[in-house]
Amino acid sequence: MTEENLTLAQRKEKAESLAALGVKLYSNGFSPANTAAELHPKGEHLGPQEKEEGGDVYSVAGRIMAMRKFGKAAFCTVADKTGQIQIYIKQDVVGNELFESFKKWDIGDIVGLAGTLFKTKVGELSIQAKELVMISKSLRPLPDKWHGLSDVETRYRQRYVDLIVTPESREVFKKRVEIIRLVREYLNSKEYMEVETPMMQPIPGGATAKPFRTYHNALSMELFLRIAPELYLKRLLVGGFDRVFEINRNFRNEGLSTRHNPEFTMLEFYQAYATYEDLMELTEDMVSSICQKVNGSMKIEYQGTMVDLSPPWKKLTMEQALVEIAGIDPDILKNDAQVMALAKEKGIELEPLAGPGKAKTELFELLVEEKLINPTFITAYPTEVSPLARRNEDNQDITDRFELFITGRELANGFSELNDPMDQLARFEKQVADRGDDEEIHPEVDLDYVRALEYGMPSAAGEGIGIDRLVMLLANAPSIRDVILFPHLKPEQQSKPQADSQ
RNA sequence: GGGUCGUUAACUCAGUUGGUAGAGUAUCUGACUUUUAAUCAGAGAGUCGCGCGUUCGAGUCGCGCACGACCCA
Repeated sequence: MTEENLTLAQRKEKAESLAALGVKLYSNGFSPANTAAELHPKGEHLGPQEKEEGGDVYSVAGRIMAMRKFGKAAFCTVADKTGQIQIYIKQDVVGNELFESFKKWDIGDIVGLAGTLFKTKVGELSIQAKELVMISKSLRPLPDKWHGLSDVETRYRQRYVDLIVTPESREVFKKRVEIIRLVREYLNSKEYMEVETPMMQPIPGGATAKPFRTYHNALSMELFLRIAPELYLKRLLVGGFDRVFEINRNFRNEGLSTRHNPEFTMLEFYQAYATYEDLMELTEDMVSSICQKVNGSMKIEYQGTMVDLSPPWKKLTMEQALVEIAGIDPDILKNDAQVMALAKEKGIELEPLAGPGKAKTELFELLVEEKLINPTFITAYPTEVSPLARRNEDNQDITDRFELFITGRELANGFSELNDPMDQLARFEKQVADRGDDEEIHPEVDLDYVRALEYGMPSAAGEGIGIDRLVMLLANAPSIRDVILFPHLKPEQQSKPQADSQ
């Protein structure tokens, strides 16, 4: 990955000649006392061409983003993590020796400097540099200062460059950090404990998905990267930690898209002595309040569509949604055979063992999901598609479960947890019987989890929220790759076959 | 997995009917001590994603492949 080009070669030569002058190319020890952002207010009272009284010396460090050189003076724009500030460098202020060195500095170099504040003719606050230190010599040219980096492939592969030159990209990732911080803060304030459970699991459980496989040499055993932390978090409920959450990666060995990355960040949380209805209330409050904090409003725009996250959010059972939004005749939903026939008519291919619950869920995904723009909780999921959820007391065919949809996309999934060990074992066994030949999904009964339930798990409700999708929504990002710092891509083609490497 | 589109200088992009590869930014040289995409003069910079084919001749046409984007499954 060290392909040569002229600029790189020229920069290396320049670096060598600087080193020959005795300039340290990668010095350490420069510690800026100030940031760009904090200096701007200090210059507010200054008029054009006015210097700050007292001549206090400030120091900053950052990357040179632009340079306008004159014969014996220059202006540089220097960017640190807080923003940008202009530097003015004059030969008769910094001295001949330093100025000679400075002439070989480039856009992209990371530098430190100290000086006094003044405003230019047109009123831009600037630092009149008195000291200059090279902190890191840059050998590669930055992208076009005006157009920036627009090739998305390069933006994903070389995120470091993207972050240097694309302010919008920096903002998205800062927002991501803030959202995750606020989620933690919210759950901590509700006395949830943050825990970490295994990401390598002997039995991949808690969801139906294809896992990644790996192998532990010393233990001589196959392990799976987790597809969900659910079964471990519920073991903690058995242990008496009755409000737990985990924010961490799940891994699914499936296709990639604008909404799917093979590893993605999931919040899962479990609360004892609560029901799915309590969690709907919590979710509504948590997500809307976080949106208010990061966006200053609960009404936001997502890719050209207005979305209102103000509570209360709409709630519909799956059947209500099928009737009200898809316009399906309610009488059809009462008749299993007619439901199956309708699914077939709509072009849905069902597996041989699929029943009416699966058919209704498929119809919902096909006809309703994309129409749920403002936040909507869909409840009463069929038991058939909810192997870990508690059955409804009054109707054994449905569960006390919800999914949350915003902008036509699933954002959260929660339910009152099944804590009857006998029922759980039977459902696991049915799953394995139905899918036992599917090597990719690798269904296996987690007997230790059943054993844990046999000790008694409190009644509880649990939920998962896809953090990447939440960030996409709140940061108005069109693709999951825009909210993941280093999304997975196929390897770049080697530009040259490494011929003389032997 | 299928379809559509894209890949040309470090970056952003042109490239007409198949006939010597272009611009701006960046870089280099020179001038210039308050610029704001600084200006002026000059210069260098290319495996046109990769391969095969058609042709006297391919960035351009055809086929295959790679990578990416979007849509669909």
